[in-house]
Amino acid sequence: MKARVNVDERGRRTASDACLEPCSIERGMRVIGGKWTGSIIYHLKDGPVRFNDLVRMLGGASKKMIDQRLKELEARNMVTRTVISERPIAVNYALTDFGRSALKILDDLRIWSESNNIT
Amino acid sequence: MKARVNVDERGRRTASDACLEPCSIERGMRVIGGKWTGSIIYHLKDGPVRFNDLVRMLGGASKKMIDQRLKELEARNMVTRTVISERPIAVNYALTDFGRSALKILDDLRIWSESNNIT
DNA sequence: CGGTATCCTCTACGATACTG
DNA sequence: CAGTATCGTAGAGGATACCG
Repeated sequence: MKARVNVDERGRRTASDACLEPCSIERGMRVIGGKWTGSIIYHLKDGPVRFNDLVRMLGGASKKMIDQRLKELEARNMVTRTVISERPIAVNYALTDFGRSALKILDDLRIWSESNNIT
Repeated sequence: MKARVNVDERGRRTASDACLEPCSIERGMRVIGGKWTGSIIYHLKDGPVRFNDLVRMLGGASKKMIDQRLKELEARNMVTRTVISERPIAVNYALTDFGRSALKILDDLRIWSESNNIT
């Protein structure tokens, strides 16, 4: 967390302290900041959840979106998909350790959001 | 941070623990998760920055986007806009206390993102 | 310098219906 | 139950040019 700022001879801030650090914020956001992504991770915090349970828990999201986000999270090894029975088919989604590593940020965001009445 | 889970008589999770808590995550994301928003806040952490300095620091973003995000942040009282001179006009953007309150989350995200080589 | 205005593309997302 | 397929729209965001 350096306080150093790069300026040119005119005192203008330069690109040298540009996208190196901060782009990691953008990249991180693209992972946990997608629509419903954070909520999905948060809803898996207490253990495995079945697909349609997630659909119910995320009232406003379509199956298509949830499916899409789950696939993204699975591809990043943040979530596992497990078929636990067939006929009727049942599938569990659960957080990996890596997925769990994002929970603190999401909970801090939730707290920040609630304590500041974010609309 | 309750571990309680609501289930119906069939053991399915219900909507009653749905959008109440988790939607605060979605709402928070809409505030600090917009494209470039987190990076802008993060770049203001060491003090006021002028408009074109932000443009330079956020290499990949257009003036239009930066302007738009700054207006959003100003509307939410996370950022102040101050004209510090005219001819040539100069404008400073700075974090408010509220804006600063989001820095911890963003820095945690940055650290998470970097330590896990998020692409 | 600090923005606006304009245009244009693209894809994210929702709604709905269907399937193994 | 757990998805896929298809279609349609809004608006997010980039490129460029212009302005006070």
